Amino acid sequence: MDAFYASVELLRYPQLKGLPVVIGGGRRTVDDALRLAGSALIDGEPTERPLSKIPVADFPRLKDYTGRGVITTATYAARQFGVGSAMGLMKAAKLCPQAILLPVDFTEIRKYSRAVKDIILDIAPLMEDRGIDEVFIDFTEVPGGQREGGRVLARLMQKTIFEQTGLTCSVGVAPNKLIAKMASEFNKPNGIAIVFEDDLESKIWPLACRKINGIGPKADEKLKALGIETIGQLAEHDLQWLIDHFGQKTGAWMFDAAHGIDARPIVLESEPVSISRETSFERDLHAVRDKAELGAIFTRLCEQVASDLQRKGYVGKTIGIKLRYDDFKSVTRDHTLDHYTDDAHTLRQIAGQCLKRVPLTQRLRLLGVRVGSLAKAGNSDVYEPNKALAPELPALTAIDSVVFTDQLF
DNA sequence: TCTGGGGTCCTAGGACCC
DNA sequence: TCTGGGGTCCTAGGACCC
Repeated sequence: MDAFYASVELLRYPQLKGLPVVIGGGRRTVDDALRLAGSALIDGEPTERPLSKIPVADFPRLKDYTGRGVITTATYAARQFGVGSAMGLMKAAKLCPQAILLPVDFTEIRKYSRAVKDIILDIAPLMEDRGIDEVFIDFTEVPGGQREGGRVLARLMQKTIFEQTGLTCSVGVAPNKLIAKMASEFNKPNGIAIVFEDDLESKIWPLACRKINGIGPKADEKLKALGIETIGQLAEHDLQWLIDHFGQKTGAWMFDAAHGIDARPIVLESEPVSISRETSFERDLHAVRDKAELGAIFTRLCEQVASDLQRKGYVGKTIGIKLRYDDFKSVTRDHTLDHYTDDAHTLRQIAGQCLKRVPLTQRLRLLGVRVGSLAKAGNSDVYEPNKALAPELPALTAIDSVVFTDQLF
């Protein structure tokens, strides 16, 4: 199988091309700053100007921002300073105070994401959606897909995407998803990299273990403690040694990854497992002293989750909460109902019971509401006692029990 | 200098059933 | 009466990804 991996670099304002720009942050403050920049005094008159007309000097800067928030993405000019995704804004401000700070416009991003995926689907229909800016493609059967090892097709996609959206993307081509994803990083931005099976030693083994998709900060730290820095060093250890140190599953997976082995197919469609909403507060809140504010946020989260469920056509029966204390430690509680729901009041009630099971003496920085064990709404396979059948009847849990069904009929 | 929001998957213990 | 595995579900926490 040949895999194709693309990631999109999002850039909106033409006048900012080539400049260090950081996108992210706590919404409100950045939005306000941007609005202020958009409504300048020109000749003494307040004048609205489109964002594309704002002079570079008038954009909000990282150094002027105080508040919680992280970077969603950064231009390559900003990355030169060491700032990057998921970094706290306060830290980024130290590294690159002059960077321009823009708010995230998810509506806009989703629109572009959809457009890019539609273009790709037109060219290569076997596409796996990996989130807002990533896809895997199996183009084994695409006519012309094998020309120049896939380079011709990759160029066609880049060209079409750029012409129709103005976005660039980086492409990695390899025998499987694992290697294709790594390859896509080789020539960023707007690059193409092709890695063949025989390139494993020369192109993959020199890389840091952290470059393997699935090895995060914790696993990397543990590997380093064992004296393993590169993928090549990881490949020097045998299967049993890795299983002894990382467990059956992770050890075996690491062994395969180090040898460039990955048999995962392209997944064309998948159902969601859970739907959730969460929010970090602008300041830490106390369960007692800020009860009213917290209660309002809690209710709003439940309403949002309920409306997400309804809009997407799902019902769920495991309702849970998540909260994060001021020391960043988080806890979760959940409860599974005997019926499915998408009702805001039910969510609020059950989530409220979950909240009572958690210590609330410490200040909170985040609250979240989650619904899992999802099923498609209106699916006749889903037993919903309060809708489909009379609620006083016992639940039909054992179809193979004759005695039980006799009671029902 | 503290660290968003939306997800998935894995582990592990206990309950419960066969 | 005691001992046992195996399977599934529920709950909590944590790693990781985009």
